[in-house]
Amino acid sequence: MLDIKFIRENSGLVKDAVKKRNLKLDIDNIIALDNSRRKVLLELEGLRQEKNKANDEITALLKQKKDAKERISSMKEVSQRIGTLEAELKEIEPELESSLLNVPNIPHSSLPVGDATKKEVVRSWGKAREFDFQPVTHIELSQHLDIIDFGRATKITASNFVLYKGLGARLERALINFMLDLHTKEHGYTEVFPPFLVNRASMTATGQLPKLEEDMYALKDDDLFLIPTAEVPVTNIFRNEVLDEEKLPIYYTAYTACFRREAGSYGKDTKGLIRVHEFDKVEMVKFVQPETSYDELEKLVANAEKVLQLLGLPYRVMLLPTEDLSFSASKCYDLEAYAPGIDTWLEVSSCSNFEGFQARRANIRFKRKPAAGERRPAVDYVHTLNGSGVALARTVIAILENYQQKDGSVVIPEALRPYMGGIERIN
RNA sequence: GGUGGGGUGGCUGAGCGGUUGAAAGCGGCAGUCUUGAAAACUGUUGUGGGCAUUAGUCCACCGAGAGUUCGAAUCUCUCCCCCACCGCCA
Repeated sequence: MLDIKFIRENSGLVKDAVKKRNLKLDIDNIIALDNSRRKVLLELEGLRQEKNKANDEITALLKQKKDAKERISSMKEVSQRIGTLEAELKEIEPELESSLLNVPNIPHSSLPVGDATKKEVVRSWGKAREFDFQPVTHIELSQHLDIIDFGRATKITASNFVLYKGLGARLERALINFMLDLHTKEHGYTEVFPPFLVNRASMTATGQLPKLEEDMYALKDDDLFLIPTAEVPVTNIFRNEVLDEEKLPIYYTAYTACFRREAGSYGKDTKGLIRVHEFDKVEMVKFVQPETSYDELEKLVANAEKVLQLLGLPYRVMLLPTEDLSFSASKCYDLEAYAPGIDTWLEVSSCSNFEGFQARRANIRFKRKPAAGERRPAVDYVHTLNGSGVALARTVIAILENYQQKDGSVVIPEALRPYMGGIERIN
């Protein structure tokens, strides 16, 4: 959420941001709503002041055992007018509030303007392997090795769910442990294990709601949602809190399953593990001082890259253009790992800086140490960031397809072997 | 799921229709004292919003929302949450 004051004073900038995202939003209407809100407030607060003064007088009269009837009846009219104005406010404020919730974050000025074709390769790592045979897809590999059962997963749940089996299940668990260990031991993150169900307030705070409700799995009898990413519960850890500046920056990492309905993307990438409704992911979330957030973003990307480097998977870092940027983000890098079997670059991580956008929605602030001469500490919104470190299903694709051998077996990347009980190969 | 008890400022905890934005204590900050620290003493110490933006001034907020009243932290209703015990259960 953007600050209404900011929108009022920088309407040009905000309109430009909306345009760069190729969205249609009536910013002038929001400013008009704010104007009428303030106009009502002006009269209302004047009348309330009058009321408060009259109350004091009535109290004084009653104390002196004098007659206050006249004063009391004169206030009835004022009270009624106050009631009318309050009713007007109750019309305006929710409308303004919901309009504000639909204004996206402002893209950072460093982003290329335009659609997906403007996506920029920032850097690449690793070389695509040269095969002396025709590489096959992860679907064929996993069937042959009997490590993923897509058919029975459909029977149990629905299409695009996954049943890992044997060393496939072991590989999934190994990846999760490997990533969590890396981020906690090498990158300074604290591990958390949050709930996989969250309430509406949490979903709104990180920006999934109200816009993306149809993309979420929701429970029928409770106003709860299955999380689409650990970003939601982890960022909400500090909702409505004021943090001490000395505690910043806070780095959390979490493994969770992620649930996405993927409404509207039917027909796209429906084969195998590319786009599934439930997948595992290790996420990194940061709460930082505003002045440091762009440095923190670069470090976050490096932390995610390290995972792919240790797994020996060739990848490229992409800077997302304005139209590809998610609603809450101001800058975002995607990591794409190459999968030779399906010959595709797979998005396995998204690392974003949200600046104060989520912090304002979630009301996450911190107390700055008072500068010399200042008596009181200033209270400010933190900046939040998060990035996948990394998403599993697609990483499994990349591992299977990059490490496949001519005989159909798959070599386990060295970094994972300690987590696979020393196993070096699936066959 | 059932029964009972609660939700007041950073914390503990008074108030239960009329100078109560809220006693008291603790904590925090600043100062006095001290070589320094502690103790003691003094002062100060919530958030959001409107107008003005230098000073300031006004409004709102005692879990959330609605109601009664000239006036609500205080009375009524609805909801949410917490605690205890019972039931069920990995």
